[in-house]
Amino acid sequence: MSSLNPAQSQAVKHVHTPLLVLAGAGSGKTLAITHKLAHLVRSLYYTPESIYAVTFTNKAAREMKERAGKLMGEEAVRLNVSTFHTFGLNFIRQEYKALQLKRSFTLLDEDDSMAMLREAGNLGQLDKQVLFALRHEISNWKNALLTPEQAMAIAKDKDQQLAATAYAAYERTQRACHALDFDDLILLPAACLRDNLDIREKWQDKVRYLLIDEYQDTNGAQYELMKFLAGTRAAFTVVGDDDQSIYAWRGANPENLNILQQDFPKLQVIKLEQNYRSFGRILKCANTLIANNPHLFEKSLWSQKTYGEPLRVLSCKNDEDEAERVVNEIMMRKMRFNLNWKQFAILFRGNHQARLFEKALIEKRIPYKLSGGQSFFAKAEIKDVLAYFRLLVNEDDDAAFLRIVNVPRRDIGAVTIEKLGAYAQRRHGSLLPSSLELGIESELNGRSLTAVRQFAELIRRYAEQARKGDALEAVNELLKAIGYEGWLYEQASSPKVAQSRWQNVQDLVSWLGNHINHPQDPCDFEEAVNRLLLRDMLERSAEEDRNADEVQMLTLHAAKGLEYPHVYMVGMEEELLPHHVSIEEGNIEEERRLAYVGITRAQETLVFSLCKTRKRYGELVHCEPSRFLTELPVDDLQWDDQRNQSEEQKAQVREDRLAALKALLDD
DNA sequence: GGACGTTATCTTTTT
DNA sequence: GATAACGTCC
Repeated sequence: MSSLNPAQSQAVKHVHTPLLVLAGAGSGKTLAITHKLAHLVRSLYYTPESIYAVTFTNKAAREMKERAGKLMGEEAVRLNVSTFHTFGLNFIRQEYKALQLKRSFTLLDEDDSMAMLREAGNLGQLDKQVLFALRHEISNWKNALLTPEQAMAIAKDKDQQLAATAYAAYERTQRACHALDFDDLILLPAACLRDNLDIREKWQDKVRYLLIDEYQDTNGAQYELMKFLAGTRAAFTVVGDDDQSIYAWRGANPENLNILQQDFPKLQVIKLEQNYRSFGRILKCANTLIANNPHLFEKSLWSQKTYGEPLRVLSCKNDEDEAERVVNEIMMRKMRFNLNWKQFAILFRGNHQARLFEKALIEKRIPYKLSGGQSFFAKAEIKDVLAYFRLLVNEDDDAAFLRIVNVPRRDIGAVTIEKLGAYAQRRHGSLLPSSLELGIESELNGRSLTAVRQFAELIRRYAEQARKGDALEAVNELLKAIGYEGWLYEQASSPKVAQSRWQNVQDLVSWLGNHINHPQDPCDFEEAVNRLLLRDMLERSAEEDRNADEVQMLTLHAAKGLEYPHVYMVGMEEELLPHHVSIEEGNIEEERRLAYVGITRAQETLVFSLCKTRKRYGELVHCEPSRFLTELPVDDLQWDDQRNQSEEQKAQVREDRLAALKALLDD
């Protein structure tokens, strides 16, 4: 406890009334939370099982567990540390009966959910963007804990009524398939606690103390869930920073910081304002920038660290030039100061920006890691195999059934599926079991019937093996039985493409295996699949080599919560940061917070880069410097325009590069 | 039903 | 410039 400053220590010890900790960037928030966990157990004799800590990312949850473990040892594993969604999943697995669900249900990711909505609402021809807006609207209703009926009742116009109708159809289909989307993982527990006094009392008794991290990112349903868990005892601490709210576009409601004060009048507010991360000048620039935003709570970050060098701004001719210069800079700095690659991070607004930097890094043989999570799960081969997993776990998962019933080709066409679907609907059953019923025999012709039944029997056979025997073996044998590798080669334009796709499938299977046989935390097949769908495994394996010495490349969104000695924020241009869509929507404040998050990642040096021209959608466009650069104090920026370099400077740069290259060769 | 060519459309992405 | 959705042809 001696390692804490007065504000941190106050935040740790305060337990008698609800507490809001306003934790500025780099203010030792995780340190305070983990000390609080230890304090509750060691000094106040809470059992670890009765403490629930909730985060937003798997990564944050894992880090919290790890750091709590270092502080309090063995007992830390008994703490309930999880993401909101994992908490919800565990809750539903315990209370599935009250929710009228089967024990085995499946999770839909964003794409699955969209596909189900299109199917359920008969929206086949609807434009993708309109469908997206519709899905968003449904999400909003779910986040407000509204049923389709309630949504219909408050619908203001014809469009909303149509949306509510689609919501109703979507929910019916979900029920029929025992499929939950990400929203349901929050919505169902919240509604369950609201509607069942006995369950509410049971959980309020279980949850003796509640901690919530990144509270500014909570949405309406998450807030309701939190309130029901906290109950009247209201033993909780929430930690947040309104300046780092960058997920409003995704339903997060930073107003929850304000509402808290109204809902809990006894709320105590503690501010953590000392920054332990960044050199003074970097912090000053961050403060100057964010001062342009309105604030819910005033706070001012300060640092005892040295002031540091001016922040440099690399003004480049074009985007290729930008990548080359940034990579050269990194290379030279590494050699000159004998640093590690992993001390450098390149931050950008959009994933597409990574391309050129990747190219430049590969050219120079510099190791790097690109954090881009979801593209892996968007790949068709991964979605196919996941659909097989889902169907093995839950044979009522019609969405998964439809996706793979003819993949690889089994000559099961639309007509057959339609007949089967109509039959299943009449019988109020799902597709796979329906195809094995006697009644279906009169509906389908012999060939179609055989094809569908063979498929259904195949799934049942391997599902049984997965349940009773070795799940990993079952999965591998299933993939062999359906000839998936061969199918990939058949489908792909070149063997190379097929090879990489098959590699993706193998990665997926090995992640599944790692999880099932995890040394500390083994689980059954069903849970492994669910964790896979909650994206928990990719990160886990990525984290295993987090000690690898690689330059880090990530989006500004992904960078939140992380820190690096040397940060390069690239593409500091109007239309990119702030993004043109945000400019059009007048949503500059969130973009400014995004820039703020980027700046506050830097510990020692920070370099911005921008271009005069850039290729966008294949066309060369002129770029203006980001307004955020002009909002920073002029004296702290050092503009470094390539065109203004003297011959002497250019010679120096060439010499430096040569030296760096030589050093690299020696390495 | 599937392969292939043409044409609009472009964020960020914890789960 | 890449992709996905759409239309056309076999």
